[in-house]
Amino acid sequence: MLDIKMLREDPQYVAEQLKRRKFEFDVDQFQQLDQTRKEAQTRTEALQAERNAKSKEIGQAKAQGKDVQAVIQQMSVVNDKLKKNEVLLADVQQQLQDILYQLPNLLDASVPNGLDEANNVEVSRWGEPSEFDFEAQDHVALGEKRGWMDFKTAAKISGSRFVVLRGPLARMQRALIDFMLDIHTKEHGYTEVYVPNLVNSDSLFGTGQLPKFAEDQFRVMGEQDLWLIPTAEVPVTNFMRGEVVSGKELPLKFVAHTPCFRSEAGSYGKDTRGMIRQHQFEKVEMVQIVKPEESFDALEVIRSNAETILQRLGIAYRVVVLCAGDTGFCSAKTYDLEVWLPGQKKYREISSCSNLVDFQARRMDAKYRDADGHLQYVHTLNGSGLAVGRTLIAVMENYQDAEGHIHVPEALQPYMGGVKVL
RNA sequence: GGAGAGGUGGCCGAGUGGCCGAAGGCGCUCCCCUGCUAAGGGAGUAUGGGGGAAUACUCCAUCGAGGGUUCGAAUCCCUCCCUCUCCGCCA
Repeated sequence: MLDIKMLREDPQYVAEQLKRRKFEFDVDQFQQLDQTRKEAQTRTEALQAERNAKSKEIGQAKAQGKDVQAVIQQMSVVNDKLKKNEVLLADVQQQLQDILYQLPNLLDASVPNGLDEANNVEVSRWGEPSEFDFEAQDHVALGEKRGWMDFKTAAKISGSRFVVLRGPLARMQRALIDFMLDIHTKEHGYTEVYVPNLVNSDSLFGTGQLPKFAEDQFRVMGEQDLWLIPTAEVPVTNFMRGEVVSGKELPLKFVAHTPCFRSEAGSYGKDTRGMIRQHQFEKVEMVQIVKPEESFDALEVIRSNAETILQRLGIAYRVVVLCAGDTGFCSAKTYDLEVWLPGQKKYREISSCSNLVDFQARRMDAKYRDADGHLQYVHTLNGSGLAVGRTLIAVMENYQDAEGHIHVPEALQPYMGGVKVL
């Protein structure tokens, strides 16, 4: 969420900035509401002050054995007024809050303009897209032919957008998770964490999935307030919710492997073939909690940490910076890594690395004490390192041969018990 | 699932209706003393919001969350959440 002070001081600026996202912020409506709020708050607080003073009076008078009936009479009038004002104030504050919660983050100045993914800007490329002297197959053809990728059984037991992996592919997915976690913990300085895969709505609010994106989540039936996580970002970033840490403890760097669950509401008909877009997929996620002045450097580091995985696997990719219209609700700036998929002859997203600056920290009240002893919001970042299901696809498609065998990338072989070809 | 105890400031911990935003201790910051990796003395030390030029002052809110009783609630009542102990069950 944005700083309400900034909204009050310079709503025009916020409105202009949000226009880059094609988000319309109604300045007049906001200012009117805030004016109402201010009046209601002033009145309410004056009445509260009066109530407090009179109550104190009563206490003292009683102690001296004086009669307090007259003052108590006056109080009932004050209390009536107070109740009315409190109700009004709560209502206005609720309205302001609703507006505030719907406002996306301000974009960093370096984010390019543009409406949708067509306007994302490529910033770098690594490797050469694989060339084959035969017709490259996609992962579905490769996987189903050997009986290792089974959408039919998954559909029977769960429905569409699920998969069953068997034998070597199940093993390779596990190997990829292990491989990624090893690199991030041993070489990049992240602490591995194991976290709940069900979270409460406060956590989803903290990272920005609620209230606006409830329909993208899976909610658990029953008494309890629990939702399946759409990404490990939710439980891990929420470590910080309501916490104050000392500046010395920053940066905090966590990496977690979790399954991720997404309803994919609104993506009907999109990527219906194969494992690209599933309701459930594995992901290794990096999260950093840093000081404000360090967050944009940290974003570059997270991006390179994600790149390392693809480089070690020897798979071509490119990096794009998302344009204004494609950048997520909470993010100030996002890089996507797009991996080359020979089966589609396209680069497809395999990682998303974002700097949320203080947007999530405000929502979850996550602060640190700086060198001067002042409290400040931390900055939060996250990046996929990487989406494991899509990495599996990328390995399959880029390392296939004419017979439909899949060669295991050298870096992954130790994690596959030395097996070189599937 | 059964029985009980509890959730207070960075931490520990007192506080059962007004003089409590909250004793005391620890920690931390500054000053004094001390010729030494110690001890002692003094002062300060929650967060958010309103007014204000103000890190002066002042008002409001906050003692797990939300309701209620009351002129007045950290303190009484209700609901919920969480933690701990014992028993049962269990991957």
